[in-house]
Amino acid sequence: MICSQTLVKQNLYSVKIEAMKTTPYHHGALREALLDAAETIIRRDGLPALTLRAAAREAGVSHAAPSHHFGDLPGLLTELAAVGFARFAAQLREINASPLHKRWDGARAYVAFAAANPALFQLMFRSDRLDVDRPSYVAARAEAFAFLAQARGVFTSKPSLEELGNIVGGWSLIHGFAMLMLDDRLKPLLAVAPEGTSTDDLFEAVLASTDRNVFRPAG
Amino acid sequence: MICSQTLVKQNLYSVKIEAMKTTPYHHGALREALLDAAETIIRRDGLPALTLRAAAREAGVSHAAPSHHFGDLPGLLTELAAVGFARFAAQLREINASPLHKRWDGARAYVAFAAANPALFQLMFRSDRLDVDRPSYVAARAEAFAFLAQARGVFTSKPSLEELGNIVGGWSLIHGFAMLMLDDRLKPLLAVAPEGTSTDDLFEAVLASTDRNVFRPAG
DNA sequence: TGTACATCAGTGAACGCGCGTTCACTGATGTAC
DNA sequence: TGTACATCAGTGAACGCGCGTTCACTGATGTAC
Repeated sequence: MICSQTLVKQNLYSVKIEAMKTTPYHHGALREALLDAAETIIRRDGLPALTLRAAAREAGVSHAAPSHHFGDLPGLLTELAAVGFARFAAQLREINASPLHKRWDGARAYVAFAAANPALFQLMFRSDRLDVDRPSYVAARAEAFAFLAQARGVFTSKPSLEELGNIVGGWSLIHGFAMLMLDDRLKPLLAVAPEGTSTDDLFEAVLASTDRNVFRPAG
Repeated sequence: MICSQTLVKQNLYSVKIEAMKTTPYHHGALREALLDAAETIIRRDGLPALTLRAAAREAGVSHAAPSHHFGDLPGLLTELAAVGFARFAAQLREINASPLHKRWDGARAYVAFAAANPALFQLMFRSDRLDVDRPSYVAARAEAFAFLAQARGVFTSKPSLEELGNIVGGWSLIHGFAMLMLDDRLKPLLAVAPEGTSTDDLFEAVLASTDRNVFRPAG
């Protein structure tokens, strides 16, 4: 009897081990399960639908359980944003390690991540809903930006204003494109574009425009 | 007696007439008062604090009153966003009419509007909280973008992908800078910038970087 | 190896709160006659 | 000009709902002995 019980336990725990989480808790990997549930909710129903009770419901636990792990709602949101930055950093790390690493690949990864994780990406930058000083969030964000900054050689010393202009310009360009894309502002422009133009095509055209030095307004 | 009453009424109404609104309603310009109250709330307390009841409270009317004018909360939010686009369009119109109109002045106005109306600007683009098909919103947004597009010569005909790249690139640049600024993402960069660098200085450096054709990533 | 106990993740009922909405009403405005 | 009536902006009480939070509890885990 003890043996069969142990087997069941091991099966349950194997899920956790497979996900490579450290989950010494007594009823399961609830912390990770709640983060998964939270991401499911914002992807499916949007950020306003994410509450502590909704996350508990989605994860199939009692509604008072989440506070044991995250304290309050900003705590959960911030930990989820930290997960987002960690995943983002992992994808950037792959690119940086690739021998086929090309110019603008970091920019493409930035926009691709936003397209693949729209609600999560928006949450990661919604400072009005986050505890931006929470250590896990600060660390995950710093790791992601270290990869982006590395490609531009920033933070090695005191940059000049000119250098900062380049850096912030590049970041603004890709961040702005991502935000306009997620807020559905590019749709009308794609509608007047040449037949069959995709969002990816449009982004490549944006990148190309900076090379031709025609990236400027008229007048 | 009738005369003095009439005088009081005229004083009350003069406020409305001054604001050039058509307010034939029987207890005051409540529609405009609620929009003002809503803007006060998002500026002071943030977007999540704006509810129909909060707007009524701020305007000093009963909590059931707003539904007479806006239907529901998305209705109020969308009308407020439309007010934002109308104000934005008015500011762009001034620039376009100015004989001192310089290159990038539209871009500067874009970022300046965001800086002066942070919560309102973010609301204007938060398509997940808006009825984006509401006629007043569509009209106000179209008017604002007509001024921006005019300076770039777009929408006159079917633009090529290359032309669209320029247009969307410029928009992404200024929109991204504005969003990063409002989400407090530029603060760490300003901290490592040369002593005394302001956000305005940084934006000018961004604009300058596009002219030098160095607006590109390393690698 | 076994026993006793402390720890703490998770439960479930209860609470007070602010929300949107409904609904019968009040009372000023505007119109028909 | 005056009277009667319809309209409708705004009121205030009531409603049901989902929320975060509290709190006594349960029961498995981990440790001290």
